[in-house]
Amino acid sequence: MVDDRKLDVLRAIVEDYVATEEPVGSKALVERHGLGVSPATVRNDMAALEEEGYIHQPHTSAGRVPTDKGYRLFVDKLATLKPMSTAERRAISTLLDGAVDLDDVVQKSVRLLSQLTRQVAIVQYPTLSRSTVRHVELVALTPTRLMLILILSTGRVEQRLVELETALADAELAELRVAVNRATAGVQIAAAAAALGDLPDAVRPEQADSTRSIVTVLAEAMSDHRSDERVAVSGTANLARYGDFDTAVRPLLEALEEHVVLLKLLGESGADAVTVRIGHEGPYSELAATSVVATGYGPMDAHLGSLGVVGPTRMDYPGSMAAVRAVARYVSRILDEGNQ
Amino acid sequence: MVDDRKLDVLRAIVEDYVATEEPVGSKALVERHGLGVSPATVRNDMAALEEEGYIHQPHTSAGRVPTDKGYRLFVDKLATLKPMSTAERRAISTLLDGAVDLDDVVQKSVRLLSQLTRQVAIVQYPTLSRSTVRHVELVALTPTRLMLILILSTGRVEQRLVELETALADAELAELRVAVNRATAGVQIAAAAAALGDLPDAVRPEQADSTRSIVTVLAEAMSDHRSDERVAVSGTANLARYGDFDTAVRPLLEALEEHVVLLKLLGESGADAVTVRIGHEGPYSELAATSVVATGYGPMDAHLGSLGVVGPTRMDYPGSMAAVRAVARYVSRILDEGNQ
DNA sequence: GTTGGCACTCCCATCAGACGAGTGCCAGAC
DNA sequence: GTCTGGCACTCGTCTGATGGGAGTGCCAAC
Repeated sequence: MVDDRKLDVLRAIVEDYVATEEPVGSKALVERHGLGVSPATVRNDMAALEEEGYIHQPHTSAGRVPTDKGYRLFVDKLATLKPMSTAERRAISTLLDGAVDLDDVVQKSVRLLSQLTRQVAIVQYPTLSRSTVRHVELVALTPTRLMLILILSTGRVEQRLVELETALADAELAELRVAVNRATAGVQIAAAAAALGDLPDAVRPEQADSTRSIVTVLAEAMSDHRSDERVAVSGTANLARYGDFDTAVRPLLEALEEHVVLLKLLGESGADAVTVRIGHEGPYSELAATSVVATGYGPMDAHLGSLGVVGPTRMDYPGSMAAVRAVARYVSRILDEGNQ
Repeated sequence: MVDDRKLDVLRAIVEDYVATEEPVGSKALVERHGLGVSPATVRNDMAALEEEGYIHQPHTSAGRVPTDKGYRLFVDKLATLKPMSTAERRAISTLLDGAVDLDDVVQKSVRLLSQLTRQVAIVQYPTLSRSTVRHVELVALTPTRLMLILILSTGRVEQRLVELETALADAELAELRVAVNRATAGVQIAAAAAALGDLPDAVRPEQADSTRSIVTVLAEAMSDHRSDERVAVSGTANLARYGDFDTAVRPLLEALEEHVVLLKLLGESGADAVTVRIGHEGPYSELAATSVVATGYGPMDAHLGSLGVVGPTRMDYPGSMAAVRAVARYVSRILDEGNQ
């Protein structure tokens, strides 16, 4: 049984431990929080909480430290998300409204998130896979060298160079441009590559080879999920505040280099809920000392990517959750605007 | 006077210290390197080297550690660049040849460089300022919404959205496209913005407003040196091997967040020479414990950007210098190819 | 100029002891 | 039945002393 006061005690322990990074004892607890009971009572509650696995004693004569299970209960039951201050809200909106393109949005967001939370922030670039083709542009750099530019509904722009065997006249190029766009505009990117398949047969025979080259590269760019794996990271310096270097900082630094690992950490969180993964709950045993607070983003219900923060299990969950949610909402809104 | 054997002793000290991270004594030195003299002799040389400020004794009964001045002499006089192994060369060329666009080149290079050197690698994105305009594309997303795409000689592509007051017909757009390209193609980007200035007056009056909007955004994109300040960083996890966290790792982690600081660290190294900045020689006193090995890159003699590695003063200078030079050459070559 | 010997310095690892924060438990109060 | 004050106990940490050892500087001999 976990009654109300025990919850209060747990919350107090979590808050104090997060603030001081030191095991918290019964006496200090009563002093710092107006619990209205004596240290002895708190000790009884602590013994019960420990019995149930919510807190833990590093050694017999030390204070208590929350366990992963304790943080979990704290997050599930107690955390009322700290609302962002209006100053913070304003900072978010003015910063992100000033972004000039998609990369800029991502980079500004990740930076912002790390500053708001004083943690390491991670933002996944919007995936291509759910977006549609808005326009394909073919630009002749030289008669036999084209630049293909693929503009997607998310605002993402992909570019590719193509070498042609035979030169292509301007008029032919224009025809081809129309044909390609007719075939792909508005089509989901996954389907667009297939939609181009017939094109080489549909054009005049003398253009077939060139068209084939173009279609090949274009299809490759469309099905290239490389950018699905792109993430931006910021705030690594915040790791310096960690206590234990070898068990906490080093594994995380290594993980930050591996974008695939980061994506797995962020997970496929739904666009609405903020997901909290605490310590061992995560997929990597080396990262048992770190927690992840993440959520998805994207206009409406379309999940375009995830963003979040990683930090020590001993972190400010309410604050981080609020910041993650706020940034995700602003990013979603901006992507939506660019998409009308 | 620093005679030949003393140089040998210094080199041996540097090499051993780099390898072991521990002060090196006279006895161990003679054992590990075939110096052909006795420890006592080496001690005499060490005393002289210390007198001249090349090495330093942490405490009376400890071995010697190179000073910044000692590393400097080591780098200037002794380092024969380790040639890259053929396996390494092949790894570099196959990796970088597989890059699909400019961002990809930069990202692959930085990753490669950090892996080769096991240090933190930094690559500056090519500056816009020295590049010329290759093509400007105007794409109508909706009748009143254009996407401007600016293709530069370095392969860089900038994109901007423009909202127009009044709709623009396809034919008008085509005219405008021709006019813009006639004014700017091949022009240095710094001059291109100015070259566009007259355009609104040269078109038909009913297009003047739209043209003005387009020109404004385009000029802004051209003179936007934001991307001059972009850098890619990789290999942060290698910091984990550092010994002293507070004096060495933390300041560097903080510096890595500030791209402006990084750019200053990289400096404006000439495209040919590899610059080595050791400890206090650098511009930041907080980074007195870190060295920078950097060089410029760019096809021919055009300096498009810098790249390099940062690490502890106690680093493998010959190896890092060789890797930095090799990567810079490959990057230059690739940029050159894309530029014909 | 080089070498072997030797006394000296001083860091570091180890250990014992004092200290104190924090606990668990118990008897008594509300 | 729950809370509280008291008290003995535990155990990590801090302090100071001690010994070992790596490395030095100097000197006399080659």
